[in-house]
Amino acid sequence: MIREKLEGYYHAIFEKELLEEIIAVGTYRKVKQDELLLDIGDNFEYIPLMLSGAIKISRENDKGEEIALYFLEHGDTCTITFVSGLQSSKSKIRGVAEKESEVIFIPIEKLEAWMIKYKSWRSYVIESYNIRLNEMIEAIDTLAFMKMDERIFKYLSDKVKIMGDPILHTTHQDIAIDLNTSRVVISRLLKKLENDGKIKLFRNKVEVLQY
DNA sequence: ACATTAAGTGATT
DNA sequence: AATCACTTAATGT
Repeated sequence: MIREKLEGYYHAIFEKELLEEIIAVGTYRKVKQDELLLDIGDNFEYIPLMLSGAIKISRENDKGEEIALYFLEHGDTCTITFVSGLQSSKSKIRGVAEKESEVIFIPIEKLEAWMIKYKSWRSYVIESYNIRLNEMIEAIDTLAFMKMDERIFKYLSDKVKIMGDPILHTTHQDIAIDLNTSRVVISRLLKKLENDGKIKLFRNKVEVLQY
């Protein structure tokens, strides 16, 4: 089962013995949309290797206010989990399936040995850590330097790319939660984008015309 | 028909 | 950009 799923992308970047180990200890699972994979405060037990779909990674402050940080997609892994996992600290992030996704879960104990044993694994982890860091920096830039109207538009176009569909099935309230603002603000700015001809609004639905 | 939820809007801070 | 207060529209029971 896992063997076939690893063909293609991962087959090209991991050496044969490592692939065999992944097949031996990994668990393949299809996760449903909105399924919670990792919550804040959880212990890390597995590291995900993304095959398809998308996982939304978000943060929450002590008041329970949320903010979306970035997405994990095909070929990605969450190296944050890996490095934090080595120190067995608790998760500071939340991961929720944005759509139906296929993931291989690898028990975290295996990973340290692989770092020494497999060059391809080492490169993969370092590379992925770098990608995560850059995503994080982008998230900071967005938060610190972009105005709300720009943030909304970026949010919409990112989401369109991830979902592979210009029609987003979401409510203004949902967007407000992801951007940590109020629904009223979202409604107003979305209206403005609609007047500019960039999007079309419906109930529970936003069609993005330019992205 | 009524209740609930989503979205639109003016006024105020 | 946030909050309040209220309206209108769509949808579920």
